[in-house]
Amino acid sequence: MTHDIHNRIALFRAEHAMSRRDLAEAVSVNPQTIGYLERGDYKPSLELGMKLARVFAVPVELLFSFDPFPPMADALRAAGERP
Amino acid sequence: MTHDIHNRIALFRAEHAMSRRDLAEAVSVNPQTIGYLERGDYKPSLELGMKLARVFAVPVELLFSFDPFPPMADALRAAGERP
DNA sequence: ATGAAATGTTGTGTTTACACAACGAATCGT
DNA sequence: ACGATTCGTTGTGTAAACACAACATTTCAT
Repeated sequence: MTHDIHNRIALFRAEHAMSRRDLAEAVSVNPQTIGYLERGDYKPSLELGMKLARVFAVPVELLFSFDPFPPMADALRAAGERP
Repeated sequence: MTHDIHNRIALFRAEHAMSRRDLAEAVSVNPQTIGYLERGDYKPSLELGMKLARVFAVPVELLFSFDPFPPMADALRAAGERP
């Protein structure tokens, strides 16, 4: 059917040094829910998706995508970082 | 206590001259579902929200918002249209 | 004026995103 | 070593997002 939704929640959570509990509180959900989302066990509501994007101050499309995200290193290089 | 989500689905659908059936087919849902969304009877999944934004070629945040959308005339004026 | 298309509404049923609890394993600071 | 935090997993329950059907009403083209 329709491809599932990929996300970078774990990535951004790591960069912001937040625990699942921290993030859960920031978006008012149960901590387990963050775990389910990160390992793709279920897909968030639009409301939760937008709240998560707001926490990380990124557009929704940078946090969620229908296509799998390319490796971070690609984006870093494309952003101008050189070896 | 969570603020509901506002959307501009009807607006964009009008601009694109699509019927609910048209839009429903474009995002693979039942036509009634579009109606429910437009009148705020229920809130879409992230997947459906992103599909709708993709149909109109706009970022999710332009189609959905936690705060009510300002009147269109405001945006038109701010965009440079003069009386 | 007639009919078709678009819309609004109501109802029933299924699936799933959540809440919440409980537990084991891994990691970390002290 | 120890406890505290984090993470992973499993299970149960509920609310709501959907599908689908049926029908009334409005709008619109001819």
